Amino acid sequence: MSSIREQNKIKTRQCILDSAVKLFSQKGFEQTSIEELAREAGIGKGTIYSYFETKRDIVKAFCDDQLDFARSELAAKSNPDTPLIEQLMIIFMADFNYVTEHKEFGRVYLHEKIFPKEPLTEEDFQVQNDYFDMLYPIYQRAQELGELRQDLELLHISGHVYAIYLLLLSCWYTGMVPTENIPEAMKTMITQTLEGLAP
Amino acid sequence: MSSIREQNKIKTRQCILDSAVKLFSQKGFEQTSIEELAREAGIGKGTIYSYFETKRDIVKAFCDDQLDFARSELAAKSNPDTPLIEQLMIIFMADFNYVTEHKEFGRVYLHEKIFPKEPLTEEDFQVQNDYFDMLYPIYQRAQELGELRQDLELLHISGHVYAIYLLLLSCWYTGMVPTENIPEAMKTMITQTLEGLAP
DNA sequence: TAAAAAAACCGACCGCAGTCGATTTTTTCT
DNA sequence: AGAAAAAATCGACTGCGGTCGGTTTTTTTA
Repeated sequence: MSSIREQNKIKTRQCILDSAVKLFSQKGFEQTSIEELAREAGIGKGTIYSYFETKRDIVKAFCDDQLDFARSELAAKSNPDTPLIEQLMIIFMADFNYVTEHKEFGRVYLHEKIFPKEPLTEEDFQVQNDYFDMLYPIYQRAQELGELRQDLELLHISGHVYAIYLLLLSCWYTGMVPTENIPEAMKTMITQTLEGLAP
Repeated sequence: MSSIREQNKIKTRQCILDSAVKLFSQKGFEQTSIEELAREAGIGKGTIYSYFETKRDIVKAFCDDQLDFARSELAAKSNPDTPLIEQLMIIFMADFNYVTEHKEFGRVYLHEKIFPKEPLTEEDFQVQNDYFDMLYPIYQRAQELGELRQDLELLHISGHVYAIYLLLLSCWYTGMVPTENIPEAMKTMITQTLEGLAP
Protein backbone atom coordinates (compact mmCIF):
# COMPACT_ATOMS: atom_id res chain seq x y z
CA MET A 1 0.00 0.00 0.00
CA SER A 2 1.19 3.55 -0.65
CA SER A 3 0.15 6.23 1.80
CA ILE A 4 -0.63 9.81 0.89
CA ARG A 5 2.83 10.72 2.02
CA GLU A 6 4.54 8.18 -0.23
CA GLN A 7 2.51 9.25 -3.23
CA ASN A 8 3.23 12.92 -2.66
CA LYS A 9 6.93 12.27 -2.30
CA ILE A 10 7.06 10.54 -5.64
CA LYS A 11 4.98 13.23 -7.29
CA THR A 12 7.04 16.06 -5.82
CA ARG A 13 10.31 14.43 -6.77
CA GLN A 14 9.17 13.99 -10.35
CA CYS A 15 7.88 17.55 -10.39
CA ILE A 16 11.30 18.85 -9.36
CA LEU A 17 12.96 16.78 -12.06
CA ASP A 18 10.51 17.95 -14.72
CA SER A 19 10.96 21.58 -13.75
CA ALA A 20 14.71 21.10 -13.73
CA VAL A 21 14.79 19.64 -17.23
CA LYS A 22 12.63 22.48 -18.45
CA LEU A 23 14.62 25.30 -16.89
CA PHE A 24 18.10 23.83 -17.33
CA SER A 25 17.35 23.24 -21.01
CA GLN A 26 15.87 26.69 -21.45
CA LYS A 27 18.37 28.80 -19.55
CA GLY A 28 21.25 26.50 -18.75
CA PHE A 29 22.35 24.84 -15.53
CA GLU A 30 24.40 27.66 -14.05
CA GLN A 31 21.90 30.31 -15.07
CA THR A 32 19.03 28.62 -13.26
CA SER A 33 18.89 29.26 -9.53
CA ILE A 34 17.43 26.86 -7.03
CA GLU A 35 14.90 29.50 -6.05
CA GLU A 36 13.62 29.74 -9.60
CA LEU A 37 13.48 25.99 -9.77
CA ALA A 38 11.49 25.90 -6.55
CA ARG A 39 9.08 28.53 -7.88
CA GLU A 40 8.60 26.61 -11.12
CA ALA A 41 7.92 23.44 -9.15
CA GLY A 42 5.56 25.30 -6.83
CA ILE A 43 7.41 24.41 -3.65
CA GLY A 44 9.78 26.01 -1.17
CA LYS A 45 13.53 26.18 -1.67
CA GLY A 46 14.33 24.10 1.38
CA THR A 47 12.09 21.31 0.19
CA ILE A 48 14.29 20.70 -2.81
CA TYR A 49 17.11 19.92 -0.45
CA SER A 50 15.09 17.23 1.25
CA TYR A 51 14.93 15.45 -2.12
CA PHE A 52 18.41 16.15 -3.47
CA GLU A 53 21.62 16.86 -1.62
CA THR A 54 23.02 19.32 -4.12
CA LYS A 55 22.02 21.15 -7.27
CA ARG A 56 24.21 18.81 -9.29
CA ASP A 57 22.56 15.75 -7.83
CA ILE A 58 19.40 16.84 -9.60
CA VAL A 59 21.17 16.57 -12.94
CA LYS A 60 22.59 13.24 -11.96
CA ALA A 61 19.16 11.92 -11.04
CA PHE A 62 17.39 12.74 -14.27
CA CYS A 63 20.31 11.69 -16.45
CA ASP A 64 20.39 8.34 -14.70
CA ASP A 65 16.66 7.94 -15.21
CA GLN A 66 16.86 8.97 -18.84
CA LEU A 67 19.83 6.80 -19.73
CA ASP A 68 18.26 3.88 -17.96
CA PHE A 69 15.18 4.25 -20.09
CA ALA A 70 17.13 4.71 -23.32
CA ARG A 71 19.19 1.63 -22.62
CA SER A 72 16.24 -0.59 -21.93
CA GLU A 73 14.68 0.57 -25.19
CA LEU A 74 17.90 -0.26 -26.94
CA ALA A 75 18.27 -3.63 -25.30
CA ALA A 76 14.76 -4.54 -26.43
CA LYS A 77 15.42 -4.07 -30.11
CA SER A 78 19.04 -5.23 -30.15
CA ASN A 79 19.86 -8.07 -32.48
CA PRO A 80 22.43 -10.52 -31.15
CA ASP A 81 23.31 -11.69 -34.65
CA THR A 82 24.75 -8.43 -35.93
CA PRO A 83 28.54 -8.22 -35.69
CA LEU A 84 30.00 -7.20 -32.36
CA ILE A 85 31.33 -3.89 -33.60
CA GLU A 86 27.91 -2.87 -34.91
CA GLN A 87 26.20 -3.66 -31.65
CA LEU A 88 28.78 -1.71 -29.69
CA MET A 89 28.50 1.26 -32.01
CA ILE A 90 24.74 1.42 -31.55
CA ILE A 91 24.95 1.29 -27.77
CA PHE A 92 27.81 3.67 -27.26
CA MET A 93 26.77 6.18 -29.89
CA ALA A 94 23.35 6.33 -28.27
CA ASP A 95 24.94 7.11 -24.94
CA PHE A 96 27.30 9.56 -26.52
CA ASN A 97 24.54 11.41 -28.31
CA TYR A 98 22.42 11.59 -25.23
CA VAL A 99 25.16 13.01 -23.05
CA THR A 100 26.44 15.50 -25.57
CA GLU A 101 23.03 16.65 -26.72
CA HIS A 102 22.89 18.92 -23.70
CA LYS A 103 26.54 19.83 -23.47
CA GLU A 104 26.29 21.80 -20.28
CA PHE A 105 24.53 19.44 -17.98
CA GLY A 106 26.09 16.46 -19.70
CA ARG A 107 29.29 17.89 -18.32
CA VAL A 108 27.90 18.10 -14.81
CA TYR A 109 26.64 14.55 -15.11
CA LEU A 110 29.97 13.21 -16.31
CA HIS A 111 31.87 14.88 -13.51
CA GLU A 112 29.62 13.30 -10.90
CA LYS A 113 29.63 9.98 -12.68
CA ILE A 114 33.22 9.54 -13.81
CA PHE A 115 35.04 11.31 -10.99
CA PRO A 116 32.61 11.19 -8.08
CA LYS A 117 33.42 13.08 -4.91
CA GLU A 118 32.81 10.02 -2.81
CA PRO A 119 33.19 6.38 -3.78
CA LEU A 120 30.02 4.94 -5.27
CA THR A 121 27.20 4.07 -2.92
CA GLU A 122 25.40 0.75 -3.12
CA GLU A 123 22.67 2.36 -5.20
CA ASP A 124 25.15 3.81 -7.69
CA PHE A 125 26.82 0.44 -7.98
CA GLN A 126 23.46 -1.00 -8.87
CA VAL A 127 23.13 1.37 -11.84
CA GLN A 128 26.63 0.42 -12.86
CA ASN A 129 25.77 -3.25 -12.62
CA ASP A 130 22.61 -2.88 -14.66
CA TYR A 131 24.82 -1.45 -17.33
CA PHE A 132 27.20 -4.39 -17.24
CA ASP A 133 24.29 -6.79 -17.19
CA MET A 134 23.28 -5.37 -20.55
CA LEU A 135 26.76 -5.63 -22.05
CA TYR A 136 28.02 -8.91 -20.64
CA PRO A 137 25.74 -11.13 -22.71
CA ILE A 138 26.91 -9.37 -25.85
CA TYR A 139 30.55 -9.94 -25.06
CA GLN A 140 29.90 -13.45 -23.90
CA ARG A 141 28.17 -14.33 -27.12
CA ALA A 142 31.00 -12.77 -29.08
CA GLN A 143 33.40 -15.00 -27.17
CA GLU A 144 31.34 -18.04 -28.08
CA LEU A 145 31.24 -16.98 -31.71
CA GLY A 146 35.00 -16.62 -31.70
CA GLU A 147 34.96 -12.87 -32.20
CA LEU A 148 36.67 -12.32 -28.86
CA ARG A 149 39.41 -14.13 -27.01
CA GLN A 150 37.99 -16.49 -24.42
CA ASP A 151 40.83 -16.14 -21.94
CA LEU A 152 39.88 -12.58 -21.03
CA GLU A 153 37.58 -11.51 -18.24
CA LEU A 154 34.36 -9.83 -19.29
CA LEU A 155 35.15 -6.99 -16.91
CA HIS A 156 38.35 -6.27 -18.78
CA ILE A 157 36.75 -6.47 -22.20
CA SER A 158 34.02 -4.15 -21.04
CA GLY A 159 36.62 -1.82 -19.65
CA HIS A 160 38.50 -1.51 -22.92
CA VAL A 161 35.47 -0.38 -24.86
CA TYR A 162 34.27 1.89 -22.10
CA ALA A 163 37.73 3.46 -21.96
CA ILE A 164 37.46 4.43 -25.61
CA TYR A 165 34.03 5.88 -24.97
CA LEU A 166 35.49 8.03 -22.19
CA LEU A 167 38.35 9.12 -24.38
CA LEU A 168 36.03 10.26 -27.12
CA LEU A 169 33.85 12.18 -24.69
CA SER A 170 36.93 14.00 -23.54
CA CYS A 171 38.10 14.64 -27.11
CA TRP A 172 34.69 16.07 -27.90
CA TYR A 173 34.61 18.36 -24.87
CA THR A 174 38.13 19.61 -25.56
CA GLY A 175 37.21 20.26 -29.17
CA MET A 176 39.88 17.87 -30.47
CA VAL A 177 37.33 15.76 -32.33
CA PRO A 178 34.26 17.50 -33.77
CA THR A 179 30.85 15.88 -33.53
CA GLU A 180 30.77 14.69 -37.12
CA ASN A 181 34.00 12.71 -36.74
CA ILE A 182 33.02 10.92 -33.58
CA PRO A 183 31.34 7.86 -35.13
CA GLU A 184 34.25 7.18 -37.41
CA ALA A 185 36.78 7.70 -34.62
CA MET A 186 34.85 5.40 -32.34
CA LYS A 187 34.61 2.67 -34.93
CA THR A 188 38.29 2.93 -35.79
CA MET A 189 39.46 2.78 -32.21
CA ILE A 190 37.20 -0.03 -31.11
CA THR A 191 38.24 -2.02 -34.15
CA GLN A 192 41.89 -1.43 -33.35
CA THR A 193 41.36 -2.49 -29.76
CA LEU A 194 39.80 -5.71 -30.94
CA GLU A 195 42.63 -6.36 -33.39
CA GLY A 196 45.42 -5.23 -31.11
CA LEU A 197 48.15 -2.71 -31.54
CA ALA A 198 51.02 -5.14 -31.73
CA PRO A 199 51.81 -6.85 -35.05
CA MET B 1 63.99 43.66 -20.68
CA SER B 2 61.45 43.11 -17.94
CA SER B 3 59.88 46.14 -16.33
CA ILE B 4 58.99 46.42 -12.68
CA ARG B 5 55.43 45.67 -13.65
CA GLU B 6 56.31 42.43 -15.45
CA GLN B 7 58.45 41.21 -12.58
CA ASN B 8 55.77 41.94 -10.02
CA LYS B 9 53.16 40.14 -12.04
CA ILE B 10 55.23 37.00 -12.15
CA LYS B 11 56.04 37.22 -8.48
CA THR B 12 52.43 37.83 -7.47
CA ARG B 13 51.16 35.00 -9.63
CA GLN B 14 53.61 32.59 -8.08
CA CYS B 15 52.74 33.87 -4.63
CA ILE B 16 49.08 33.12 -5.26
CA LEU B 17 49.92 29.63 -6.46
CA ASP B 18 52.18 28.93 -3.49
CA SER B 19 49.55 30.14 -1.04
CA ALA B 20 46.95 28.05 -2.84
CA VAL B 21 48.99 24.86 -2.64
CA LYS B 22 49.61 25.50 1.02
CA LEU B 23 46.00 26.23 1.99
CA PHE B 24 44.30 23.73 -0.33
CA SER B 25 46.59 20.99 0.97
CA GLN B 26 46.07 22.02 4.55
CA LYS B 27 42.33 22.62 4.62
CA GLY B 28 41.05 21.32 1.30
CA PHE B 29 39.86 23.10 -1.81
CA GLU B 30 36.24 23.73 -0.85
CA GLN B 31 37.13 24.68 2.70
CA THR B 32 39.51 27.42 1.63
CA SER B 33 37.87 30.71 0.68
CA ILE B 34 39.30 33.14 -1.81
CA GLU B 35 39.47 35.76 0.92
CA GLU B 36 41.65 33.53 3.06
CA LEU B 37 43.81 32.82 0.06
CA ALA B 38 44.15 36.54 -0.61
CA ARG B 39 45.08 37.19 3.01
CA GLU B 40 47.70 34.43 2.95
CA ALA B 41 49.14 35.88 -0.26
CA GLY B 42 49.04 39.38 1.22
CA ILE B 43 46.91 40.87 -1.54
CA GLY B 44 43.31 41.93 -2.11
CA LYS B 45 40.59 39.56 -3.14
CA GLY B 46 39.89 41.27 -6.43
CA THR B 47 43.53 41.02 -7.43
CA ILE B 48 43.34 37.24 -7.52
CA TYR B 49 40.68 37.55 -10.19
CA SER B 50 42.99 39.56 -12.40
CA TYR B 51 45.35 36.57 -12.41
CA PHE B 52 42.86 33.70 -12.55
CA GLU B 53 39.34 33.63 -13.90
CA THR B 54 37.92 31.22 -11.34
CA LYS B 55 38.93 29.47 -8.16
CA ARG B 56 39.26 26.23 -10.09
CA ASP B 57 41.57 27.79 -12.63
CA ILE B 58 44.06 28.22 -9.82
CA VAL B 59 44.12 24.46 -9.31
CA LYS B 60 44.46 23.93 -13.02
CA ALA B 61 47.41 26.31 -13.23
CA PHE B 62 49.52 24.72 -10.54
CA CYS B 63 48.71 21.18 -11.60
CA ASP B 64 49.76 22.01 -15.13
CA ASP B 65 52.99 23.52 -13.85
CA GLN B 66 53.66 20.60 -11.57
CA LEU B 67 52.91 17.89 -14.11
CA ASP B 68 54.98 19.69 -16.68
CA PHE B 69 57.92 19.65 -14.31
CA ALA B 70 57.43 16.03 -13.32
CA ARG B 71 57.24 14.97 -16.94
CA SER B 72 60.39 16.75 -17.97
CA GLU B 73 62.19 15.09 -15.07
CA LEU B 74 60.86 11.78 -16.24
CA ALA B 75 61.77 12.38 -19.86
CA ALA B 76 65.32 13.17 -18.83
CA LYS B 77 65.97 9.85 -17.16
CA SER B 78 63.89 7.68 -19.45
CA ASN B 79 65.66 4.84 -21.16
CA PRO B 80 64.53 4.16 -24.73
CA ASP B 81 65.81 0.59 -24.58
CA THR B 82 63.48 -0.67 -21.88
CA PRO B 83 60.41 -2.48 -23.22
CA LEU B 84 57.48 -0.32 -24.33
CA ILE B 85 55.19 -1.52 -21.57
CA GLU B 86 57.73 -0.61 -18.91
CA GLN B 87 58.20 2.89 -20.25
CA LEU B 88 54.47 3.47 -20.41
CA MET B 89 53.96 2.19 -16.90
CA ILE B 90 56.56 4.58 -15.52
CA ILE B 91 55.03 7.59 -17.27
CA PHE B 92 51.38 6.89 -16.58
CA MET B 93 51.83 5.68 -13.04
CA ALA B 94 53.73 8.88 -12.27
CA ASP B 95 50.83 10.93 -13.62
CA PHE B 96 48.36 8.76 -11.82
CA ASN B 97 50.13 9.05 -8.51
CA TYR B 98 50.46 12.78 -8.82
CA VAL B 99 46.80 13.33 -9.60
CA THR B 100 45.47 10.97 -6.98
CA GLU B 101 47.88 12.04 -4.27
CA HIS B 102 45.63 15.01 -3.59
CA LYS B 103 42.30 13.42 -4.29
CA GLU B 104 40.23 16.54 -3.87
CA PHE B 105 41.95 18.98 -6.12
CA GLY B 106 43.02 16.23 -8.46
CA ARG B 107 39.30 15.89 -9.06
CA VAL B 108 38.91 19.58 -9.80
CA TYR B 109 41.87 19.40 -12.14
CA LEU B 110 40.51 16.41 -14.01
CA HIS B 111 37.11 17.99 -14.49
CA GLU B 112 38.67 21.09 -16.04
CA LYS B 113 41.11 19.04 -18.05
CA ILE B 114 39.08 16.12 -19.30
CA PHE B 115 35.69 17.78 -19.70
CA PRO B 116 36.48 21.47 -20.08
CA LYS B 117 33.67 23.98 -20.11
CA GLU B 118 34.97 25.55 -23.30
CA PRO B 119 36.98 23.91 -26.06
CA LEU B 120 40.71 24.13 -25.45
CA THR B 121 42.42 27.44 -26.05
CA GLU B 122 45.63 27.68 -28.04
CA GLU B 123 47.61 27.68 -24.82
CA ASP B 124 45.90 24.55 -23.54
CA PHE B 125 46.56 22.84 -26.83
CA GLN B 126 50.20 23.65 -26.38
CA VAL B 127 50.30 21.79 -23.07
CA GLN B 128 48.56 18.89 -24.77
CA ASN B 129 51.09 18.95 -27.59
CA ASP B 130 54.04 19.01 -25.23
CA TYR B 131 52.60 15.85 -23.79
CA PHE B 132 52.35 14.18 -27.17
CA ASP B 133 55.82 15.38 -28.06
CA MET B 134 57.09 13.39 -25.13
CA LEU B 135 55.20 10.22 -26.03
CA TYR B 136 55.45 10.15 -29.80
CA PRO B 137 59.15 9.30 -29.93
CA ILE B 138 58.53 6.37 -27.61
CA TYR B 139 55.77 4.97 -29.80
CA GLN B 140 57.72 5.70 -32.94
CA ARG B 141 60.71 3.81 -31.69
CA ALA B 142 58.47 0.94 -30.67
CA GLN B 143 57.13 0.87 -34.21
CA GLU B 144 60.66 0.71 -35.57
CA LEU B 145 61.56 -2.07 -33.17
CA GLY B 146 58.51 -3.99 -34.32
CA GLU B 147 56.73 -3.77 -30.97
CA LEU B 148 53.87 -1.83 -32.55
CA ARG B 149 52.05 -2.06 -35.85
CA GLN B 150 53.39 0.46 -38.33
CA ASP B 151 50.11 1.05 -40.13
CA LEU B 152 48.59 2.90 -37.19
CA GLU B 153 48.71 6.62 -36.57
CA LEU B 154 50.63 7.74 -33.52
CA LEU B 155 47.63 9.77 -32.46
CA HIS B 156 45.53 6.63 -32.31
CA ILE B 157 48.13 4.62 -30.47
CA SER B 158 48.52 7.44 -28.00
CA GLY B 159 44.78 7.57 -27.61
CA HIS B 160 44.44 3.90 -26.72
CA VAL B 161 46.87 4.10 -23.84
CA TYR B 162 45.50 7.41 -22.64
CA ALA B 163 42.00 5.95 -22.71
CA ILE B 164 43.07 3.23 -20.29
CA TYR B 165 44.66 5.83 -18.06
CA LEU B 166 41.35 7.71 -17.98
CA LEU B 167 39.41 4.56 -17.25
CA LEU B 168 41.61 3.71 -14.31
CA LEU B 169 41.32 7.21 -12.89
CA SER B 170 37.57 6.82 -13.03
CA CYS B 171 37.70 3.36 -11.47
CA TRP B 172 39.81 4.77 -8.67
CA TYR B 173 37.50 7.69 -7.97
CA THR B 174 34.44 5.46 -7.99
CA GLY B 175 36.16 3.07 -5.63
CA MET B 176 35.91 0.16 -8.07
CA VAL B 177 39.66 -0.39 -8.09
CA PRO B 178 41.60 0.37 -4.89
CA THR B 179 44.95 2.11 -5.05
CA GLU B 180 47.00 -1.01 -4.50
CA ASN B 181 45.48 -2.77 -7.52
CA ILE B 182 45.97 0.08 -9.95
CA PRO B 183 49.47 -0.82 -11.20
CA GLU B 184 48.49 -4.39 -11.93
CA ALA B 185 45.27 -3.33 -13.63
CA MET B 186 47.10 -0.80 -15.74
CA LYS B 187 49.71 -3.28 -16.84
CA THR B 188 47.12 -5.91 -17.66
CA MET B 189 44.97 -3.59 -19.70
CA ILE B 190 47.76 -1.93 -21.63
CA THR B 191 49.18 -5.33 -22.43
CA GLN B 192 45.80 -6.54 -23.63
CA THR B 193 45.40 -3.46 -25.81
CA LEU B 194 48.76 -4.13 -27.39
CA GLU B 195 47.89 -7.77 -27.99
CA GLY B 196 44.32 -7.20 -29.08
CA LEU B 197 41.07 -8.57 -27.82
CA ALA B 198 40.27 -10.67 -30.87
CA PRO B 199 41.85 -14.12 -31.19
C1' DT C 1 -11.65 11.09 17.32
C1' DA C 2 -8.44 13.68 19.88
C1' DA C 3 -3.69 14.00 21.28
C1' DA C 4 1.02 12.89 20.52
C1' DA C 5 4.71 11.72 17.42
C1' DA C 6 6.89 11.80 13.02
C1' DA C 7 7.73 13.49 8.63
C1' DA C 8 7.70 17.05 5.25
C1' DC C 9 7.81 21.81 4.21
C1' DC C 10 9.37 26.38 4.24
C1' DG C 11 11.88 30.81 3.69
C1' DA C 12 14.95 33.89 6.40
C1' DC C 13 19.66 33.55 6.89
C1' DC C 14 24.86 32.51 6.21
C1' DG C 15 29.16 32.19 3.79
C1' DC C 16 31.50 32.49 -0.26
C1' DA C 17 32.60 33.02 -5.48
C1' DG C 18 32.83 36.38 -8.47
C1' DT C 19 31.92 41.71 -10.10
C1' DC C 20 32.73 46.54 -10.44
C1' DG C 21 33.88 51.17 -9.94
C1' DA C 22 36.95 53.86 -7.23
C1' DT C 23 41.91 54.31 -6.02
C1' DT C 24 46.82 53.61 -6.37
C1' DT C 25 50.95 52.45 -8.94
C1' DT C 26 53.66 52.29 -13.06
C1' DT C 27 54.64 53.74 -17.67
C1' DT C 28 54.52 56.90 -21.49
C1' DC C 29 54.40 61.39 -23.50
C1' DT C 30 55.83 66.32 -23.91
C1' DA D 1 60.16 66.58 -14.19
C1' DG D 2 55.31 66.93 -14.56
C1' DA D 3 51.10 65.63 -16.77
C1' DA D 4 48.43 62.27 -18.91
C1' DA D 5 47.46 57.56 -19.95
C1' DA D 6 47.47 52.75 -18.82
C1' DA D 7 47.63 49.01 -15.85
C1' DA D 8 47.06 46.90 -11.48
C1' DT D 9 44.97 46.73 -6.90
C1' DC D 10 41.36 46.73 -3.84
C1' DG D 11 37.30 45.68 -0.90
C1' DA D 12 32.34 46.76 -0.63
C1' DC D 13 28.65 44.63 -2.91
C1' DT D 14 25.62 41.11 -5.44
C1' DG D 15 23.53 36.77 -6.15
C1' DC D 16 23.24 32.13 -5.25
C1' DG D 17 23.97 27.42 -3.08
C1' DG D 18 23.12 25.35 0.91
C1' DT D 19 21.50 25.33 6.22
C1' DC D 20 18.46 25.45 10.07
C1' DG D 21 14.85 26.09 13.35
C1' DG D 22 10.16 26.96 13.30
C1' DT D 23 5.60 25.54 11.17
C1' DT D 24 2.31 22.63 8.86
C1' DT D 25 0.72 18.14 7.36
C1' DT D 26 0.32 13.27 7.85
C1' DT D 27 0.53 9.17 10.59
C1' DT D 28 0.32 6.69 14.80
C1' DT D 29 -1.39 5.96 19.33
C1' DA D 30 -4.88 5.54 22.97
